[in-house]
Amino acid sequence: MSSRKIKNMEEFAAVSGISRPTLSKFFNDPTSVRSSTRKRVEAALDRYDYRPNLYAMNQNRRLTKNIGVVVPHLADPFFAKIARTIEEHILRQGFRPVLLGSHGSPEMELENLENLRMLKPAGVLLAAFGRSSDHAQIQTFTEDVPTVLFDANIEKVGKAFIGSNNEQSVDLIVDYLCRTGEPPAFFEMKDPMNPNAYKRRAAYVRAMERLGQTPHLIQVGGEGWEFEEIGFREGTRVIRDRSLPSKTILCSNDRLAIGLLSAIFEAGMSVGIEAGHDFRVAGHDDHPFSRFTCPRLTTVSQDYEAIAEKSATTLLALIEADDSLDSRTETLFDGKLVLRGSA
Amino acid sequence: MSSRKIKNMEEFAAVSGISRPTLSKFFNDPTSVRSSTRKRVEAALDRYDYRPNLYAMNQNRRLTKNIGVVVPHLADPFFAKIARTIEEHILRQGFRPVLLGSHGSPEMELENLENLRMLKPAGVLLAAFGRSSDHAQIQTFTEDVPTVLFDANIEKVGKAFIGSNNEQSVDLIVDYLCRTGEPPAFFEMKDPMNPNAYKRRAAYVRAMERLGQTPHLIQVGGEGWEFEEIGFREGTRVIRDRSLPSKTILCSNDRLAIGLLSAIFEAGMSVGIEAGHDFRVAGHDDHPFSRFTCPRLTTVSQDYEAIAEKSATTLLALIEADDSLDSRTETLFDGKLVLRGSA
DNA sequence: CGCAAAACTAGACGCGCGTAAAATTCAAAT
DNA sequence: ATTTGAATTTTACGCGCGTCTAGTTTTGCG
Repeated sequence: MSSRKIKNMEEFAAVSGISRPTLSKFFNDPTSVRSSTRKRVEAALDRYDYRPNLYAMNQNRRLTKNIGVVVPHLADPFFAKIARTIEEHILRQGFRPVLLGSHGSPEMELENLENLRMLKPAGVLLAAFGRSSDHAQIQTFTEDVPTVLFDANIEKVGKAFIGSNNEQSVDLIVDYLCRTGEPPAFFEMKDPMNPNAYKRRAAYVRAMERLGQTPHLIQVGGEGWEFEEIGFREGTRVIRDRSLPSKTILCSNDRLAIGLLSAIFEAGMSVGIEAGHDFRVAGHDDHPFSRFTCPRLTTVSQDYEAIAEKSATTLLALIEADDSLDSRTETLFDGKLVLRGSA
Repeated sequence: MSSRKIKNMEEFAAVSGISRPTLSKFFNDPTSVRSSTRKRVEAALDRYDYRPNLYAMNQNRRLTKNIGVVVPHLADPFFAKIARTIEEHILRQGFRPVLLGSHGSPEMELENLENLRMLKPAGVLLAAFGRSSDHAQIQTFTEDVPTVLFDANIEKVGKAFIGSNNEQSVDLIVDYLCRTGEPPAFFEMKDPMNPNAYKRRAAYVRAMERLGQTPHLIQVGGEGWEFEEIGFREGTRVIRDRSLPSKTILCSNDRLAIGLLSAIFEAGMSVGIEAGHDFRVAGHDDHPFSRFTCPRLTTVSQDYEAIAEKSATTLLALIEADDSLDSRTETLFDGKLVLRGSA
């Protein structure tokens, strides 16, 4: 195979015996040509070494086959994993994923969106920070480019949102913790960037009240995305101050819980579901590392796969439908209780 | 600013009073025009909303301003972090990083390189798997595209290699462990993908022999990149079998150590430097999560920042020098001992 | 077999920009 | 003021492909 290098489509048309406009159609979408011609092209592609010039292809196309995937922080395994699954789905549909991480900075998020504009993407999948100051600019972007939000919702922005049902998942874990021991206090950041954090806080309070319990919020300070560090530092502090209102701690997310577990261990105390331990600690998300904490972390899983798949298929459908969706849809996936040793 | 939308360079030349070829030069490299004209362009850029068409720009350029960054696994925080630092350096030099993760699959690594070809990148930074079967194809790629390898070396491939001095770092930790207690056994995978693993194994054996100790290799089975899982599963097994030759375990990398710590904890045993614990466990890399294990993991740090920076600057220098480097260079950075509670 | 619809071919134009050549202007030094 | 080399302008062509038109072939179907 690939006996000879072909330099452009003209030349490939000559050697393959297929007209250039038809080849153009083929490379744009192989299913748009008759199956007999498709086979002829593929046979020729096998004999000759030719690949269309990406830049020339996209120059005259209003939209490309690029799909932007923007996440807040690639160094967070949660996003890395979900981005990976999304990538797979996009590739399978013949599109080219362009992965951009914003390194924890809302400013870079906007930069990423601006850079994506130059790529004339067919669509964008955006896990936004959701900080209120940026809503306007993101809104503007979504008006120009078909955009599906995932993980973090911004009201009325984008054509669709796919995420987790925090109400349901927090209910699940609060219910479990109340049933099996002392009702939980809620360990979280005072000013979280992530809108899910607010949803979870509210869901915790409602769940506790529904069960006739008094909610206790442990709101710790800290900025940025170093959640483990914040959980560790502030966890150390609240343990030292003996200001914890309960022996059962539900963390707003697993990364805070990982830090808290470390803090408790360093303080010489122990965590576990069995009698005799000082604390029970639970998290939320089923973070990839939660299976390897000491003890292993009880948590609520987010349905990564489902969120990733639904996000991708929704965007692709939106692109097929020529961006003309009637109304904005919101899809929430339920979490599942993941019982391990910590609570 | 941006009062009017300009659709192409021709139009922008008209409104700015600067000829189109000069504008072309400016957008290619702002420093290549006289500073007075540069200011005029920038002033016009401020008044009018114009951005050159990326695809038209790159169509006729032999090389673009794209720089490919290929890592084996983006979901591994180590690579996510190093990739991030590299991205920053590349951006600062006016290039556009294109980040590609291979999701643990050498086949996808080759796909990524092939896809990069279409982008006509100015250069590529590659952290390869280093599996022998792919050397030939990677070699071919590096002959066409200026490539700098980092993290994982492949002999004679690429224009340069930047990585860690495993010899030095393993020496450091073996020395420390021998000085402070029972000499360590080496916990590692039987058939690791990563060439660093082989270097570390050899370094461990040499260090032990130098110190007059008998080296013990604990080589466990397992495939893929789920190192924590392998460390946990195989750790559980060797503990159950009581086949550990030493109470001090040095792991080939932190991710294995994280799994092993979890296994030891689940087995009801304890880890720590103080007397009375069942094991001492040390790792290698100073993985972002190592600070939050229980107990916190003693390890050797890799100099992330230095490796990332040196990799980027080396490639950029190579590009400046028009790919005409005399000889292949190898740069190794020393590790530092990171003493925490586990050993 | 005949016919209409679908798929194809041939030719031509345009996209936005890179870049070459020649003429002109500019900046700094003699 | 003169020189000189560098920077800029003018003009023009080319890149590889999208896409339009008009004419031709193929296909499915009664």
